[in-house]
Amino acid sequence: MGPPIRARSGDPAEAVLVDLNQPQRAAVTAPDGPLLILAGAGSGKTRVLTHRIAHLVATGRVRPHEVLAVTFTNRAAREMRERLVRLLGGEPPGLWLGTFHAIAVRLLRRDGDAIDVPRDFTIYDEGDRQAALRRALQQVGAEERRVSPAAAAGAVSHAKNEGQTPATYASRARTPFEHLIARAWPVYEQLLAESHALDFDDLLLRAVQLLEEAEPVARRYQDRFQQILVDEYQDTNQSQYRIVRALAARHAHLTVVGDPDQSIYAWRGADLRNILSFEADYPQAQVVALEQNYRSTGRILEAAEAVIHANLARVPKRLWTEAGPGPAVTLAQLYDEREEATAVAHEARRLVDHEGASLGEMAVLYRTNAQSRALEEVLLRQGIPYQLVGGVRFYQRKEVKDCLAYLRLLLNPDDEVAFERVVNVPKRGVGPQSLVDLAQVAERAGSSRMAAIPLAGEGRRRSAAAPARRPIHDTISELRGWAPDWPLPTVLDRVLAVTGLRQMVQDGTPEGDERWSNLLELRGLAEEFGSQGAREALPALLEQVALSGDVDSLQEGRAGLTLITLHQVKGLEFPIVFITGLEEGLLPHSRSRDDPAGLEEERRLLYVGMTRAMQRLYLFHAYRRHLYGSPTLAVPSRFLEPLPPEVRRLSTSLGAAPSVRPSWVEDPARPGALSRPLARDAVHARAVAPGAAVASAARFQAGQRVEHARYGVGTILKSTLTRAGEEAVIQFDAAGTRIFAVDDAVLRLVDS
DNA sequence: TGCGGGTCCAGCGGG
DNA sequence: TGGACCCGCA
Repeated sequence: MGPPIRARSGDPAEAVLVDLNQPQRAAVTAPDGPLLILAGAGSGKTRVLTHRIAHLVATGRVRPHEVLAVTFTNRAAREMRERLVRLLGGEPPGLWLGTFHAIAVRLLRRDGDAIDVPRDFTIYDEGDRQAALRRALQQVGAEERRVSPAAAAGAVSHAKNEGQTPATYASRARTPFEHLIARAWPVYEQLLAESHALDFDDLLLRAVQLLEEAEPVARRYQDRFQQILVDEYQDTNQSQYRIVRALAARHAHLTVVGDPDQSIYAWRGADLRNILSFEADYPQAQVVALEQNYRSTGRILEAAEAVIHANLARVPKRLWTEAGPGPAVTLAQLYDEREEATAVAHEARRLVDHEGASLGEMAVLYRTNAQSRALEEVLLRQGIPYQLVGGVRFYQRKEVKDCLAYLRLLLNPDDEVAFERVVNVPKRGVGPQSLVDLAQVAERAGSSRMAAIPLAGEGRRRSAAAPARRPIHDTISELRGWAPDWPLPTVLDRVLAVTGLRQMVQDGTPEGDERWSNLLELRGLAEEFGSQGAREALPALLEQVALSGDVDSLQEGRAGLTLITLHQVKGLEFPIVFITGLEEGLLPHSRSRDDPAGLEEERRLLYVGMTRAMQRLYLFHAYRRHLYGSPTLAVPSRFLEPLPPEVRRLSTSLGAAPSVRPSWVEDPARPGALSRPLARDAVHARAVAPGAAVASAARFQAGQRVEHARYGVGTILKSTLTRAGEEAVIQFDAAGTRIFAVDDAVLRLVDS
């Protein structure tokens, strides 16, 4: 920490200012009006934001319900809420704090009817969006099925984010692809409307519409929110910008925090101009720059700055630190992804064994989720516990989505995507032909396909499959009759039983058990809604599911190496960071290769990754890598070129084909450079996540004999408490040395 | 209609 | 590599 400013004891408003440096303090105490905080990596951004809210409240300048704070991720929202509760000594009543999407949903649920948004709209996630677009594409041109729904979804999403409408898009369409999208988009919109559904972009767009067109509603919120604070402002897209602007129209007591160098979401419509033109938007704006970095040691910061410095479109900025230089940044080339993973495992183990580090302090970063596979295989084989963040998300799993689709149909029988998903799950003999018949019946009746089921097979039209469709209808009508008053878990049990999902999933295979346990996990979530009736709890559950992208990502209560993408790691910090796959085509990713702006974003992505490291940073690239199943020769990333000579000298045959297959090479120029013990200084102490539950004492001690169900009897070499729990290094008599997260492993003390 | 097996082609990131 | 799609057979 910089020179702390001591508080006069007793005054809560002053207490909030303790341990802030001068610029941080200036930002926290800045008077009303527009405020731009340019916060470099590791400069205490979240801290400043939360302390500003606490300060505003503690000094009586606003009451909590007059504050709106917006973040980009659920994780950031959660963290900010926890910190606020600690600072203010309790939950601030009426405070609005959440992601842009969550805030938009809240606005629309309350006041959406002012612009004809159905009160009980369903939220379509990425999968739903693609399914809906698949149908739309089929309807407008069966011969052009080759367009992937994913590409179409991306195009529509992008166009929406740019504020286009189907009409404006159609008038600008040039390529065959664009013409096809121009035709499919209106059909897609109609499908959403019929389904009472909004996709993620609609949530924001409709909120914009509400605030720009429904004047009385807008005025109410403008009056209410006297202080608006926005995190990660560099990542706002046009809709988000307009939401903020509309809400701040009356008071303009707007605080935005961001770092242009950490803008990594242009592909999702983020517009760097929003932050760059803040001062033009609000000419009275004050600007505070936070440039002191409290996270990383000097060499790490130097290397990261060297990388980002190569970007041309950039606001000049220089981070500095009072921390010492720290260990050298290590750059190494490995033979292939397998050896890269082995090097990570090797070094991780060495740091644990010889330098007092723990796995919970380490993260392995990569560009694409696919890269986690090689890492997982090696870590699994070496018995090193790890925690994979992201990957196939819990709510994306087939059995979970199927179950959720039934739950959605309970509330909203018009949900065409949900209907199509489960009408034949489990198999009920309802195939494509039956669905076509049904769609015709539905169109004639002017109803949803779900509602048309009882009508199908009546009249002249012969439909052999009609009787087979009864089960789905009976199932739903029965569930609807029962659902509203029941507790949520009961409804869920009933859904699983009556629909036959349970029977389908539990097929006796290990995979079946896995699927079933996922459904039980969903049931566990349902239990958290307590005794509320399903009528209230079910919409809440579905909304939570739809809006929580990373609910099962990083769990701070578990030990082990963290495996995470460069995108997801933003906002986190680790004492030890490995960045893997620093190769052309991967980072920068091949899709950005010919796009200067894309290249700069890729470079920022690497910068974000490097600045996560507090003590040690490893940069790995391979000589060979399997891409899409086939081996390719990898070229070291161009981003490595500007690294300081000190770093580059450490590399092993960087940029050249190795004549001998290199193995994991430690620093050849400076033997011993990596073997100094990790300094347990102030910087390191920050590894303890604030508020994280840390057990008071380790359960195991060196020398104790324990038995593990799988590896037999062994001796504890050491056991340490980390922010993520207790970690034990055990020398097994027959199975070598392994590292365990004590909470996860079944260990029993044995008498020696 | 369901299912096994072959082919083709994209290929990243996330609320 | 693996998911989506197609085909032919039961």
